[in-house]
Amino acid sequence: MSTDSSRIPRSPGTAPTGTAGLRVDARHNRDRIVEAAREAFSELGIDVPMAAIARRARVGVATLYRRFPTRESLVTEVFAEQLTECASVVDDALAEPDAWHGFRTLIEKVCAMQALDRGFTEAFLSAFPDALDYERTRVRAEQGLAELVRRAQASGRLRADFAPEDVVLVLMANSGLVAGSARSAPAASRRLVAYLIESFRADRAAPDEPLPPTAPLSLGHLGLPGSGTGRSG
Amino acid sequence: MSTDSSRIPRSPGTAPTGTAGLRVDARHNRDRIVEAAREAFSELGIDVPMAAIARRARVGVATLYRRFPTRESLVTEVFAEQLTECASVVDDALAEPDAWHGFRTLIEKVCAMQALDRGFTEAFLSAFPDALDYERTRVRAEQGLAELVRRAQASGRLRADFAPEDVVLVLMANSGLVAGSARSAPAASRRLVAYLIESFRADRAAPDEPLPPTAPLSLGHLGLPGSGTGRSG
DNA sequence: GGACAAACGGAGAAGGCCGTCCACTTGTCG
DNA sequence: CGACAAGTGGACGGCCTTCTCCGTTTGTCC
Repeated sequence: MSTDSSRIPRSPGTAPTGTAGLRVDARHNRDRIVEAAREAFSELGIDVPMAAIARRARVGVATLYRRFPTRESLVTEVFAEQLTECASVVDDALAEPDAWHGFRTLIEKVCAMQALDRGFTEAFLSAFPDALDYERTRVRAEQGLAELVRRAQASGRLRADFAPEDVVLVLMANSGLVAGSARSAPAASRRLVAYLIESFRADRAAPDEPLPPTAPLSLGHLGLPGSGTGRSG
Repeated sequence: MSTDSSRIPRSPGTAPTGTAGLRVDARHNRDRIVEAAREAFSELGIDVPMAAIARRARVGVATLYRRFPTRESLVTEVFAEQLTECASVVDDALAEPDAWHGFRTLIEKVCAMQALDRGFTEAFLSAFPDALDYERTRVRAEQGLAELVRRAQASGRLRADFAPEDVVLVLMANSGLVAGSARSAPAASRRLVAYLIESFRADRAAPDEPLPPTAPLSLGHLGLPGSGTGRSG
């Protein structure tokens, strides 16, 4: 804000929610907020009240709102790390010599991430149109994904009619499991992914490994809380 | 219904939300409420405010609450028809001479129903533990389902390691699509189901029909409202 | 150490939804 | 037609959430 020599509150060009130029106590509080939010989102879902996050961080509500004016900005911050991890999973997959194995591992890894963190899935699903970092990372992920699919198909292991959009299909389907069965989500997810992967193989004649075990689901357990709330709304 | 001559407000043993013994205007209003609720649930999701339903039905809130003391009772009423339709789909499948074809058609039909009505899926997912009709129908559906799976496996067309719980897996996965992509849900659902069905076949060497076309999805469209709200919370 | 801006926390306004209460209207039966 | 119970609608209190205002505290720099 100043053009003067010292006491520069914030360097120009820094994101307003960034940590630069903050007083040390403020920075400390900000970190605690992010950590508290991470926990809260993971346990209670993305719709947890702001006040609950503030309480967890032992901070006033005003402090929270000062750092993160909207819930969206907080969510973006919290999941930025995991999102870039997601993107790096794509890079890893591309680096693999065996494209099919890379493809397969990618699907499995991302779905496992989704299954482990309720908030992550929800954050993914709420799809902020204007979160810049998200947008950039997303585009990169999409391009990498398309390339990966192309290579896996060229190798003859991935069926030719598989479309890159089908990855989104898988993620959405997987998110349905996560939303529906909180506790058994990881197991259920593994099994679903195994089924799908089998279906994605070009040579479906060859037997795959045995399926992961079934999760203890029944029509009655459909959507009943496994350990969380069971539904978002 | 009655053991007496006249003016009996309500016969004992009749369900409290039933339509019996209501004054004609009241019955009329009740019908309008159910219809309004059906529309509202389908368009806006199951969490639509009670007041909105009342307004749609051109009825006071009190009238709505008098007929349906809880949101759950209203949902139960609204989806009872579709639920029994669901159950009859199981019966149809059991009646088919070709067990595999019955199994396959069942999955496809139920998923299509889910994809068409946002509210239906949500109602299914919220899993009312004490809605009696639901419970009875559910148990019947579960037993029929198990039988169907057994027969389809006996016929050698359904893979032996398929578990009846896997049907729930499919429904949950499908509900993820419906929640995530409102407008393109039917198309997306068809494709997902096609993939899964292929994977469920015992003889995966034989080529299936071509896949249904991809829905226009991208990572960016993940969860963005196709035409509805995109998320329940 | 002292001055000052940065940062803080809690109170509370605003808005939304739920579910109830009660004074008024209307269908029904004799 | 007249009486009365059944039925109705809207206002209202309670609760929960979001977000802001403002008096007080605290870190930082000279």
